[in-house]
Amino acid sequence: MRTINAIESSQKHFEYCPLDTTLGILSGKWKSIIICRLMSASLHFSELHKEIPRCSKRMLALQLSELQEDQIIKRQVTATFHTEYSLTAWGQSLAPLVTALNSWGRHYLKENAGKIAGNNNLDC
Amino acid sequence: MRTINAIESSQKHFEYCPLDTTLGILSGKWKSIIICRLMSASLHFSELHKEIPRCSKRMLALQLSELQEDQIIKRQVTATFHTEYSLTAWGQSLAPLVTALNSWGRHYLKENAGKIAGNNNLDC
DNA sequence: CCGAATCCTAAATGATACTG
DNA sequence: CAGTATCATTTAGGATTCGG
Repeated sequence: MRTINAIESSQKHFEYCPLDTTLGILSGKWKSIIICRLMSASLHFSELHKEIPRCSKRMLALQLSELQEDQIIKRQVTATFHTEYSLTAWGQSLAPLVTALNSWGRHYLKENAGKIAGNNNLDC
Repeated sequence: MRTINAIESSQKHFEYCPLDTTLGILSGKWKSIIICRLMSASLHFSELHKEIPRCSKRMLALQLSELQEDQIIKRQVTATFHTEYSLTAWGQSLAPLVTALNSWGRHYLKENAGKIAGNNNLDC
């Protein structure tokens, strides 16, 4: 009996808050990564799972279904036991935000953790 | 023994992800609202609490201390038993992002929940 | 291969009381 | 006033199993 997830959960101050609506969509534990990955290409469930090994199968399924409810991604059965996930128009419209958030974070990390070891490219 | 919160918690794919760093800062349960409020003016603890009644005193204190650790807000004792919170430079630099996220959310809400009752101004 | 259902533990949050 | 400490409850998430 759910409608859109992110809308229901963005009423913290008694009314709908667009800022929290957006954050609600992006900030599930694995959602940003999923969106990032799908920004490059459509992927099967197992491919996504390989890309995000720390996310259990159960969690991946959960996050994917929430993103579907929020109309950010769409699911298509390509063959028996094969499902492909891709961004919807709404999902694609998030790209500039994702880029902006990523840039801010990169700047912040550089300033505050300049001494981070390793050769991170610092991107999703 | 904590360093910066948001940095530690943004290593979901084994390395630092700037996108998740930013989202980690913004997406604590009450953080976005706190930041919004402080974007207009510096506020005392009790004033913030009045603005966000659904957030318990305990949670408010928690979220404020995390935002402090992340260098987004600063805390100043103005008188005995009076503390004032305001944005740091990093906090202020979030303004464009907050605006962008809010705009996207407003658009999304309009399309997906056009029939929302009431006279919401749809802003934080 | 994809994902739902179940069970169980750990983490997050609320309620309340306490203190400088 | 601005928190902290403690306890009770809720919620999130992992492990495992099952089935289309």
